[in-house]
Amino acid sequence: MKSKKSDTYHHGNLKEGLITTALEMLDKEGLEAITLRELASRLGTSRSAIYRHFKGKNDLMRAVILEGFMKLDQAIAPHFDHTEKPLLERFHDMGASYTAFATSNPNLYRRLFGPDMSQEREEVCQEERPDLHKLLNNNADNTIMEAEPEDAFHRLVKIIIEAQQKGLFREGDPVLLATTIWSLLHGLAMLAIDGHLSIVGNVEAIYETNYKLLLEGLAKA
Amino acid sequence: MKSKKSDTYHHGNLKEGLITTALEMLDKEGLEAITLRELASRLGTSRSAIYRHFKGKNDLMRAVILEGFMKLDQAIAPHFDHTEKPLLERFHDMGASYTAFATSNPNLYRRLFGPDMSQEREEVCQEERPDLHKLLNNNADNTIMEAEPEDAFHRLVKIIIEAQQKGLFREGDPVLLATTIWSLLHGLAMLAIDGHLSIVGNVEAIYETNYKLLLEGLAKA
DNA sequence: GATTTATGTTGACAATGTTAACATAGTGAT
DNA sequence: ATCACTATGTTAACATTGTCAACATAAATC
Repeated sequence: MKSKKSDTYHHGNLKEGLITTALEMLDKEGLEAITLRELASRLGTSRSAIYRHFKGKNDLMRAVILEGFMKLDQAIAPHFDHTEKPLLERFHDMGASYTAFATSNPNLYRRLFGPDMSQEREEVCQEERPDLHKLLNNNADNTIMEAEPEDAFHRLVKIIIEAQQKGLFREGDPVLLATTIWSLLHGLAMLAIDGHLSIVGNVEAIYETNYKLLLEGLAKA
Repeated sequence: MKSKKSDTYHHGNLKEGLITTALEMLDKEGLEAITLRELASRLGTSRSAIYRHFKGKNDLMRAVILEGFMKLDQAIAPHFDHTEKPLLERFHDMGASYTAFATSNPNLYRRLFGPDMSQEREEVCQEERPDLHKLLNNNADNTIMEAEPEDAFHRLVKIIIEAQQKGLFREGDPVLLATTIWSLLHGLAMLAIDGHLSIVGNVEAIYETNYKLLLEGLAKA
């Protein structure tokens, strides 16, 4: 099987075309717009050609999701790598970029962390992102739970550990702390995406409130 | 039209039956299990009978969602009404019961705050829950956004205002604070529901971490 | 009792995911 | 180069689902 690139088979490499087109449709037209016939039509192939590359629609969507995770990673990674910036600033910007990615790509984000791909996700993670398991196992003794091995989550845990070592964050299981932070980010992202915060424009303002409250706490006046 | 109860029409009141059966199916078998033909079959009617009571499947689902909101409200309301308990304890239990409801009724909760019903939701809220708008307009001057008028959110805002008056919570727009809290609750609920926290059993423990961090803050060791 | 309205039934249709049977184009062995 | 083989693409058909039109019946109203 010619796998990667630059082969003009019958149609060129249809597999990549299917994934990227589906990703585009998901982004711009929503999930329900993705239909196998429409996909095939746009790529100039027949409806059933997809089954030579994927087991079915679910399998294709799984590949799309995987591609989406790479996009998310690319959007957030820079804010971890700017090591010249202060740690807290990187921490802040990481969350801001995460929220921004979600609101900029609502349909994609909803699928990334949606329920439909739960089984597929496990396979994917086992295959593609096994490294976090090692990291988590290192402090797995006092860790109540294991978070899902997303790359973003991986880095979040690392940043928390670093902040704890510098005395910036309180002590405690970094995975638990990361889960709290992720909950806050994911919750705001989902509420904003799904239209439950009337006035969508000010998600950034809400994020700043969330960030402040997370760091300084709600109690006391 | 005989509206409410105890009339044995052709089939008894089918409208209620459709809603409750669909709610049951949603809860126990998931969203994709709800099909009009299956629904009709279980109720002993014909596939198309539904169109005498609802405009279509969306309209039915909208009614199911409305019923679900009432269930959510019933699950949480007691924790607001126990005024003999300390305020902070009520606040804590409110969040715990919210999370518990979500994890106990994952399919329902996912639909309650899912994207599909966004248009329908607005109608519903305008019709059924107009009171929060008044409350929000009272302090709408410095309020950046207006939250969605859920009853639960309504009460959350009230409890925050009360806590601020007693000097328990820091000052600030109570709607913004409520949004932060809701983000945290919703995020944890969704992550847990959709299987992104490997080990589903300990959601309560994570909630306690979230609660503590929200109140006391992440900064400082 | 006749008319009107509310409710239920049957048959059909379009859209969609999927599969089977067939067709074609590249690949590799001899 | 020939021939078998595999990868890829096409066509036709099927089952499921939501929806609607036409028809049928029970209840209500006068």
